[in-house]
Amino acid sequence: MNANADTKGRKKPAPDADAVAEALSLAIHRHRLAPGTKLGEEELAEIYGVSRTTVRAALRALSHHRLVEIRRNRGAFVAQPSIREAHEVFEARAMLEPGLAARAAERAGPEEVALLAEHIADEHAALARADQGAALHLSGKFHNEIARIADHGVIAGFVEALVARSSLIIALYWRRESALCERHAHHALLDALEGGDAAAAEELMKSHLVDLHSALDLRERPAPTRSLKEALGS
Amino acid sequence: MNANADTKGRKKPAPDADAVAEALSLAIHRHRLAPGTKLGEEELAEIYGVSRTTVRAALRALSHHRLVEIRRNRGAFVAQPSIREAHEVFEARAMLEPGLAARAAERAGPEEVALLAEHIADEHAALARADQGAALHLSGKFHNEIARIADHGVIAGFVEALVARSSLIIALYWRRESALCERHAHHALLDALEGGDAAAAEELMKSHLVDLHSALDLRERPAPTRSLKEALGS
DNA sequence: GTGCGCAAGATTGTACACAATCTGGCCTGC
DNA sequence: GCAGGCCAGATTGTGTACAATCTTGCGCAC
Repeated sequence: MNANADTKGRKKPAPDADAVAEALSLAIHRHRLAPGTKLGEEELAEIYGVSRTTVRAALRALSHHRLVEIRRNRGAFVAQPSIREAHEVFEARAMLEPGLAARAAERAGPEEVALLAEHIADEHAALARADQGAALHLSGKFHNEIARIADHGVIAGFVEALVARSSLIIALYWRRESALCERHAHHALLDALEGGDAAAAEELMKSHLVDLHSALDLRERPAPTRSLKEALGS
Repeated sequence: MNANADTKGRKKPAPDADAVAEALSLAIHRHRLAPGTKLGEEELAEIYGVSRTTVRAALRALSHHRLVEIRRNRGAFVAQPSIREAHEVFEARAMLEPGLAARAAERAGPEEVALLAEHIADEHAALARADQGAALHLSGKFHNEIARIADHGVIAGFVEALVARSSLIIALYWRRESALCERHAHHALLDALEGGDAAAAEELMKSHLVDLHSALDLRERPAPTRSLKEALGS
């Protein structure tokens, strides 16, 4: 009954607020927690074996990243980005990431390329075993890695936040009929980085983001389970 | 002895975490709190008349915006952006704000223009009474207003964070000898917005940011009062 | 005299307990 | 029969107490 011991018997040494936030963030990235899910403090405290104080700190941290929404005296919920926010997030990514990809192409050394290649392999492996959540998570981390290689901490931080929110957006608005066309996109990007071709990397990233954006179903229509008052108010 | 009553006798109704964070943020913006200042929890709790719990939440919020740095078991300090971070912040602003200014020019209506004009007037008034702190704060808010007019919440949020960090950077690295050349810069921007000239607004914002960036003394040299160990280690 | 070790004070990190607020069901009155 | 108010349960917000960690000053050994 010790919440600090997982199924393999390893004991995690009393996770602090950041660790809880990390765990929740990962769960959201992997689509283990759907947008709108209520995150009760007591519940999380028991799951992670910490006090509510720690859980609250973690939830506040996530709310600053816009991954969870905290409504006063109502509790914390996994955020549900609106259609408008979805557009904004991908517009922002389109403004930042192509330039970052170009920078990354100029700076990527052999070890960075190898790391990215390994990343893509993991991604394919996850897809192969039909673990969409893990694949999505790895796909996001691929973008974060490129931002890290570009060696621009501030923008990399923004991109990380945008990628995280993108995960929620994809959970809400991804069109089933559109295939996961990212495999060759990421691979092509890797080639450009390996060759140090900044212009190609920039262009590839640009079109990759456009593809992602247009693979979403962002027609004006209230989110699936947003507010019944609005949904039935017509 | 009631900490909730200020010198004018108005009583503030028990500030919560966000209110404390806002107050601290304002103090930092106005250069009332210098970079590196220790922010003791007990001290702040007494000043604002709340408990340490509330203060801690506020400090964590500010640390997520990179306005304060929290070192485990060491406490919270007003952040001291490195020279490298300073460059990154202004590079990021150069990537985001010109486009935002163009968008703002397309959308600005008469009331927005009037608001910005009033803003500039306040700024000049603050400068006239030699209140550099207030002038700097208002100058930053001018950029935030443009971001708001551009009507792009996500990027506006980023710009707000960047402007806040810019305030710290200016506190650390501003060159005394460079005059506050912003007066005509902001005025010219306002004209472009009023005329709906997106291209001009974009170009003006671009050069304005370049001016700001180059008005900083960012040569490789440790910050004024960084760490005695490093300062005296030569 | 200098350097290391140790202990006391101070400050932060965490847990717990109480107060405020919201949700949902029940009851009364029209 | 239905609307409105009221009360109980549950959940969050806040304050306080204790534990862990770091700083700092003193003392002892070399």
